[in-house]
Amino acid sequence: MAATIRDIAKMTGLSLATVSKYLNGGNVLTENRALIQNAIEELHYEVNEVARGLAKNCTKTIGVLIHNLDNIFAGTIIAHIEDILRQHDYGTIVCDCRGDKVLEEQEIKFLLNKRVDGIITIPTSSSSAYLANVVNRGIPVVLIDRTFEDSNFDSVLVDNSDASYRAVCTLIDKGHSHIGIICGDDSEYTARERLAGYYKALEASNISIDLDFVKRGSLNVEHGYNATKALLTVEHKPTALYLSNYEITLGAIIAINELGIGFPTDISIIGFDNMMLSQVVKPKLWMVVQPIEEIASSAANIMLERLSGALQGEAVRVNLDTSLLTGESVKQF
Amino acid sequence: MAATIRDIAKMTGLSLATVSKYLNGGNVLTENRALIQNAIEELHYEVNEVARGLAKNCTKTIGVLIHNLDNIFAGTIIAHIEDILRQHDYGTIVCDCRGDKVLEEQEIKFLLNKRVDGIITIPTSSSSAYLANVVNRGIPVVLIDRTFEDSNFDSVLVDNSDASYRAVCTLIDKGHSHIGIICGDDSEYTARERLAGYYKALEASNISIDLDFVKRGSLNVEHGYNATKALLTVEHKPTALYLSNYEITLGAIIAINELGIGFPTDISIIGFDNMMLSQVVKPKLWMVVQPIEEIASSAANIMLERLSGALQGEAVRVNLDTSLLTGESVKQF
DNA sequence: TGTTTATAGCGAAACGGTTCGCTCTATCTA
DNA sequence: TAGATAGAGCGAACCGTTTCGCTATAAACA
Repeated sequence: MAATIRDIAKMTGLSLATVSKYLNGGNVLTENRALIQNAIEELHYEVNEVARGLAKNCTKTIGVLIHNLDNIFAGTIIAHIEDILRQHDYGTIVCDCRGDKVLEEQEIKFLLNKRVDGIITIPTSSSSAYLANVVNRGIPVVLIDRTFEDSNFDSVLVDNSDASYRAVCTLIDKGHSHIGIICGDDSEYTARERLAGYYKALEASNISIDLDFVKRGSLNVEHGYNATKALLTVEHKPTALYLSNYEITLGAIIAINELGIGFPTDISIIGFDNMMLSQVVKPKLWMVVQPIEEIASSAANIMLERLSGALQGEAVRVNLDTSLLTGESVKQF
Repeated sequence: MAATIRDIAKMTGLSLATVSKYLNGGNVLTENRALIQNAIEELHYEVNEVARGLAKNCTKTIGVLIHNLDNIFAGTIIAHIEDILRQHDYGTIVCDCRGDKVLEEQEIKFLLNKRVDGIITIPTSSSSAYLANVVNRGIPVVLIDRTFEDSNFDSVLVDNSDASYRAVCTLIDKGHSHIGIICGDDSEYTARERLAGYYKALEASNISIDLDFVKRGSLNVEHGYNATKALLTVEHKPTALYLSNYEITLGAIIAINELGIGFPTDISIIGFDNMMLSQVVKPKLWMVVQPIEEIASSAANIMLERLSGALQGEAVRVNLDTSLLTGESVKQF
């Protein structure tokens, strides 16, 4: 149905090689250029990227594997990555492994079969073993948000520990010493980092750590909700909460609403990750904000540089800063 | 580097045709099956989907083109579509045209060059002209959320008019007769439908339409914010607002917060589309909720049926119901 | 004027699969 | 026992590009 390079060759009387050369910007006589251009328009020719992919052994396609597509952080990341890649003629294949390590490994295989030229991923697994085949084939990988201790990949990270440190210090500065944290569990790299920052801030002010105030769990709304209720419905409770992830922040606010208490009157809180939420919730939330767009563009650009060869050798590690958004959700003692 | 079917043939002493037959589930002698399976494992053979795509003239890839990836509605849609497609061995290439018709047309061309087997899209353009090439090539298209008057595509819609109708009727039942609507402009199919439902509800109760209370604009936070301020800072103002889209709802709540007034005391509101928001905002919002997951799975399944041939002929149109979430953001007069 | 050097174009062999139509063998049927 | 039938395998063409190495022509040089 669709016209091929052969049709162009036939129509112009030129050879396949010449037409191909034209398509790839090689030297072709001006009169022949016109001839070819004409034929292309007449036949509505469009290059077949699949065939080109086979011949060139590159597909102009990047796989993006996320542990959970179904949230704003991921949506924004994808949107920006896709935007930048497309401007360089790369397509973006997305996969969501839903936080499942087995699925994650399968998806990598899937992307490899699809012969993607590179993979950008927010890893689920805490070891890089599942990426061995990718590395073997020489396919560039860029990690976002998490990294592996056992190996060295290009990665784009935010300083999670520092982000927590500053948030918790803010609470301390305002006179709080009973500070709870709701966070992910130890298998999560970012969760560990964020917890470390919390510890560091308390230690820096010589506040003893109360393990009752540390609520580890899954990074989802339920955990935020349950942990908040658990923390606030006992005798021995904190005066402030550091909510170390977007979903946890949501869950905590729902719980606080349901408990019929208010912030900052009854409890002070600092949330994470969503500027919009901070404006919508009343009073305005204090909030740690990640430079999501910058994370995405940084990852996409590293990938493009690897592919073009502009970047070679040693893995690079980009560390981006978070910011702390001022709100009214923290009480001054 | 990577093993090919030729390596398998060489290693087993069988022909290419036989190995290919094995890979595609054809009849092969048990002893030869074992031989081939063995070679595959030994050589770490993985089928090259690009080559297969060229030979079979199908890529097992679906293009998903969204007018704006950067929100939860889109994120959830993508996540579910991807999930279902992958289970049938289809990859998902995403594109975001950012509400730009020119870009939309380019993206379609891009997807066509990538030889996707089908396209699922939330259209930006209001005419289907930009899909002409897709149709010509016999590539199935499934529309989500919007449809065209000038042509007939498989589409998955929610009854936007009915959703609005019920929301506005709720306001009327509670004694409101000065009801404002903030919505998209007439170029948007869904916006037109939602506005139509608003009109219908007012007419059904013999409430005369006050065009000062109808604020058309873009489907974004700014419009929600500006329109809310415009509606509520004049003498002649509504007692209730119907916020006909997620972003508009967000913008309106920000504006209300900034104005220092509260709902439902000073203004009653019914929002749209995000259950989570309804729980987080206090008091709880009344809200129209779309069955997002069902929309996504419905679209993915129609696409799969078109591709498998299970579904043929006439375009199907799936209409899904919205639900109206009860809250406390509407004052009873 | 003869020789080098670009330039433009061509033929053919890849790239890694699938598939059509043929052959050969073994089993079944009348 | 001859003929029909089914199963398994093979060779070769094909999918739509790119690219290598070669040739022919024209311009540049000595």
